[in-house]
Amino acid sequence: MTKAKSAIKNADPGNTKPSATRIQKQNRQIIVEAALLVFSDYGYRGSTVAQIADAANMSKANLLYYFDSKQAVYLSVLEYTLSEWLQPLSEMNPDGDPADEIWRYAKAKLAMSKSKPEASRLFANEILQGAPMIGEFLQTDLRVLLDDRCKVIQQWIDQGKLNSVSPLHLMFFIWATTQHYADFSAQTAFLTDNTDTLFDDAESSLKTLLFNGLLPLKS
Amino acid sequence: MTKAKSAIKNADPGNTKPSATRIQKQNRQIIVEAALLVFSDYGYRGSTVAQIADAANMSKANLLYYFDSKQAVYLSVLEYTLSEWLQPLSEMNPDGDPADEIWRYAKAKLAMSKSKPEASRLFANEILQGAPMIGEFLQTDLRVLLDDRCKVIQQWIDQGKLNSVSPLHLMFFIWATTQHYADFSAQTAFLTDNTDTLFDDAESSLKTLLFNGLLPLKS
DNA sequence: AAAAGAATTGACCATTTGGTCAGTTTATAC
DNA sequence: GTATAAACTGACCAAATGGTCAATTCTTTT
Repeated sequence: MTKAKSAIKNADPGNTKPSATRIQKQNRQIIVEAALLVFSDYGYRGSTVAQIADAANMSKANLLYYFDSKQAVYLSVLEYTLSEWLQPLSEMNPDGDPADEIWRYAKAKLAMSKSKPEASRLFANEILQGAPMIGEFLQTDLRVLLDDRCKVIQQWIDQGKLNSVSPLHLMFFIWATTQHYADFSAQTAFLTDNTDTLFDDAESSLKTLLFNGLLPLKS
Repeated sequence: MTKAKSAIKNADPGNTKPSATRIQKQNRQIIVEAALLVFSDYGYRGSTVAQIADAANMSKANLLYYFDSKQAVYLSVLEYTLSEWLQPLSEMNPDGDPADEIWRYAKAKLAMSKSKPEASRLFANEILQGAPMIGEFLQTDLRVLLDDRCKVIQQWIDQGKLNSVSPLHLMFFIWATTQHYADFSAQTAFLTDNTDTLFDDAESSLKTLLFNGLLPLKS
């Protein structure tokens, strides 16, 4: 995944720059990181090149010296963020204990929402707009990865190790609940008192719900 | 709620128009409905007045004859959508069976995501951008409503009728999972085969997860 | 240290976009 | 039917924005 051939629309069109200067590498990095903050806050259309240049402490003209266009910056940001964001997905061991494996994954996703909320919001924005740039990636790379994980979960269910739920929807639930805390942090902040224990509370509640559900065991 | 005094930023600034023509009412309605479709698809910044006017079959100038500005249209759309969107929340009966009441609510939310995905996306966009317009509403009206529901759920827990989870996070969990299907429909569409049974599958999986969790009952 | 190339920028341009306005057409009141 | 108000529109404007470019400064190479 780190160096996948990128199903992101028009990303890196035959781009493997033969050589990149020290300053080039450095500035491209600075730009991409600044752009991540801006894009994740305002979405693609809502962000301006001037804003990004500002965040990168650089003139607009200079930014466009390193990237051909606003869209090129956006694509680079998506690419830069994607592998990191999906990493937890590749860490589910079919031979491990189902509950352990699923919980490790859910916990990793939740931790990610806490530590990299910008990444989550970036994708939330992109997908809300219909995933114009990463649509192909979703259909291909992610789809394959996800189908594989679903098969594993289905096995666990068939072996009676888990209650019968749709593996696909289980994944959706985990994504939805964990990313919610990043994507809708504006909302949760307005509705929560002690925001310092927010993620800990979320974690324990999620654990209970995910594995035991709401109904107490009738003795 | 239907005629709350609206904690939406600058909505209806002393607006109670003494009289509204037949044509005025009709065209305002048409505009708001067209704008909902456009705003929910492209977000506030991503939408243009011309787009909305187009969707409403009306010249841009005429649209701005009915609304002072793009923002005024946006605020009207939010106001128009809000009460409808929150309606399920006000339908939880403290004296009913906890599981029934919660499930009725969750099911209503999921049905809403299916029937009114634009509304969900509209708010998702708004909240992603930091809820600049409905922030005050979230802090006041919604907060009060939510706190009340949480107290009810906490009672049920205290009575041993439900497992111990944070009521607040339970609500977040329900919101996240149900709205996911509207907000990220672009993603789910790319990752799902039979999209016609999508919501039914989601419903049954949600029910299992919400009430029984993943772990089978150990005998 | 000087030549060559890379990096940087202010000024500028074309397009998009929110919003205005004078003037025309349509509906309503009498 | 005619006067009055409401509804509607094309043309226009100013600001914002993505992107270009010639000219200048800084690095690197030899």
